[in-house]
Amino acid sequence: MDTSLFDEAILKEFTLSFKTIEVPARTILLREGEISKKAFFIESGCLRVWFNNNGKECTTQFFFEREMVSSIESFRTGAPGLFNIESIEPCVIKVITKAELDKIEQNSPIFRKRMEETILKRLFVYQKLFLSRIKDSPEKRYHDLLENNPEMILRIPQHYIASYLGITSVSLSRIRRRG
Amino acid sequence: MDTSLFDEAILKEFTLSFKTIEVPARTILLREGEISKKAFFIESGCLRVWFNNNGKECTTQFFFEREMVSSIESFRTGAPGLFNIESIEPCVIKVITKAELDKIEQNSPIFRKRMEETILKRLFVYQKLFLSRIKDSPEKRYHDLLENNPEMILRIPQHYIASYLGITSVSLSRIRRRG
DNA sequence: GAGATTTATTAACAATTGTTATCGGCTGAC
DNA sequence: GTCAGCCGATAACAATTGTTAATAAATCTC
Repeated sequence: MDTSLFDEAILKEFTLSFKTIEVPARTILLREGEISKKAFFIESGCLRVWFNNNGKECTTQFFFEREMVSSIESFRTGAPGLFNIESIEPCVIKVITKAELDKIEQNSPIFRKRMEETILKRLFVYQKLFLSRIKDSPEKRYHDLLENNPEMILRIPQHYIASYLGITSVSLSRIRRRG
Repeated sequence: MDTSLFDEAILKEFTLSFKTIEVPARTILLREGEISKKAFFIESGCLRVWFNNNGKECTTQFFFEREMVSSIESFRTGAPGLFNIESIEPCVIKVITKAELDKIEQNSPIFRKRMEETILKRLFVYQKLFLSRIKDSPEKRYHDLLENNPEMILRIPQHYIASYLGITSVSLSRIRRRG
């Protein structure tokens, strides 16, 4: 997370508020249907965001080192989140509670503004996810991923990639064979 | 649009700023790729939002009487919008410019707050659109629409419905025949 | 009202994906 | 080292959708 816009005092309180945890792979940090009370900053490892779709796991996003993950929508509405946040690899993660974030937000107009920007960014993320599903075939989406995020393909188990592309791992295997 | 939260002076300025226009069906109010400078309030008639996907029109939303339509994302970023806004029926529409909205927003904290809420709502709209595409087959999406918005099915030409469901009108015909 | 345009249905065929099942390879636990 | 479990590839079959084309019905234009 880029913290350059915070003033010193806020930044200090911000970093002090974090608690560091270590989790093995396949650990669920936030469960679908629960009200989100924490935000996560990934020091090392990677996470995926997914939801249960009639017994099938649907992965919507991956997050890596130095990325911040939370259900900002759930923060705002206080409603249960729609997604699970789960580790794919063993991770070192910094955790901050919503209560602490709220306190910082109250004392810092800059931080408040950043939160608004984050909401707008999330809107564009969903817009992009939505349009990608419509515009492109699973095959094209795979090739795009291969071109733009090859490290993702190498790092993340294939069945998660398939789940992210919205197809079965069988179908992804076929696409890979086709070239 | 619910205006109950505005104070009197703002509300007056707000309503005075509107200019009423009448347009026939198939009129494009905002063109994809243009920077949005206006917002529309539908008095009568209905609009659809769509984008060009390799020569095929993809409809993402429909709007009806008493609904406000604009590219709020484009407003915020100043970047070209991704969508066309087009009339399906002859419409009576109230138009307000972004410049006027900006002026009102500057003078009214309440209005500013409403805009933030609107952004959050848009986020949920995209979230819902995205999840619906993933979770449900076109057939299920059609039946859901039939159950929850039967008036939409009656009012809107079928090929637009098909475009909204993400299928061809041929496929929609087949689904309808299957029952 | 006649002709043109748009809209919806249906048919036939191709292509892609899902489903189910099998198999081999890899990894981790003990 | 061995066993169990997970992961990826492949095959065979079913189901759905897209594509193209033909046709009928509805609507619009003049």
